[in-house]
Amino acid sequence: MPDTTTDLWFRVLNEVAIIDQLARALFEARLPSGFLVSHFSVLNHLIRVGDGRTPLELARAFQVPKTTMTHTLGGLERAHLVEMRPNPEDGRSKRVWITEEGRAFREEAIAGLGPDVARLAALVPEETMAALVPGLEALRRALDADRDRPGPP
Amino acid sequence: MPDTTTDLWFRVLNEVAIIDQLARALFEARLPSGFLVSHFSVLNHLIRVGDGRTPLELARAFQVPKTTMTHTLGGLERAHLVEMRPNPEDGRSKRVWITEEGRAFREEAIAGLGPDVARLAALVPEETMAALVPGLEALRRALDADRDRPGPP
DNA sequence: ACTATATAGTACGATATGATACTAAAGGCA
DNA sequence: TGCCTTTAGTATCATATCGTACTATATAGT
Repeated sequence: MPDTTTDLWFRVLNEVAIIDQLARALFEARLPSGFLVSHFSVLNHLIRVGDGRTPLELARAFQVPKTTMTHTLGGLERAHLVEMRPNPEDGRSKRVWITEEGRAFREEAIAGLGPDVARLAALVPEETMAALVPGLEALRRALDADRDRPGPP
Repeated sequence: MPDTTTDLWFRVLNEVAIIDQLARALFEARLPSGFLVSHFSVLNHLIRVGDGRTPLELARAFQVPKTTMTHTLGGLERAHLVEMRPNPEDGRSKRVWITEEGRAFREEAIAGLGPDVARLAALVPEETMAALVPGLEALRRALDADRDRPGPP
């Protein structure tokens, strides 16, 4: 494996890290004070894949430790954006339901981003963005698949 | 602006967030206990662009608040991986110099990643990775340029 | 059924990150 | 020169994130 491979991977992952940082900062600035991208992401996920997920399912979906998800869900619950109810099929577990307030919060957040997306979309052609998707998906799948193989300790 | 534009941006930024999370976790697991990607990134930056940068320059390069950079540099300094010396040209400021230990730390970290990159490179064709670079750069530049225009408060 | 193991969630503590507010030095301008 | 504003860095504090350890429940093996 030539060094250029490592260089290329570093370069891609470095760009990814900067993009994530900038996008997160921009988005967070649009959310009501006290809310983070993590809160929105959970609400958005519950809409996309349907609510009634368990905390552990959510933690896996976002690749965060379950303690982090407990914390994030606690914030959402205190704000009445989700409700946690016992899981009738498993006494250890719970299910997370989004409330009407939660749905409204998500929709307002998305609407609030409209002008930002519009400004950015004027700077990056739609084809450029669309062309990124397959490569990013392939990269994400590779990293995800590799996660199961810790390799050398 | 059609909704599909917002959807596309969400999709790209979501993939970016997951990739960053997975890559960071993988990398951090290879670093000596107590060190984070942020520490490595600073060392790597000092090698790439040359040391003698000021803390503020570094904060800007990584798009983090200067207080965060102060903290990160503190960790590097305690571990003797960098030295902070006064800036003779500006009494308010300092300059950051990488030590021999710092150089060695960086090289070992990169070497330690070798097997990981090799495994991942087997899963994602080099062309796929290379093809991502221009689009990611364009996206990063757009986000960076937009940062100066807060838009609607 | 009984025991051992695995799993879901949480409590607690450590630390990274980031906002606010401060100090000290520079720079601008009368 | 003296004053005002800007800038570099840090101290302090709030909180997000995550590791460890614990409890309660479920599952497997006998």
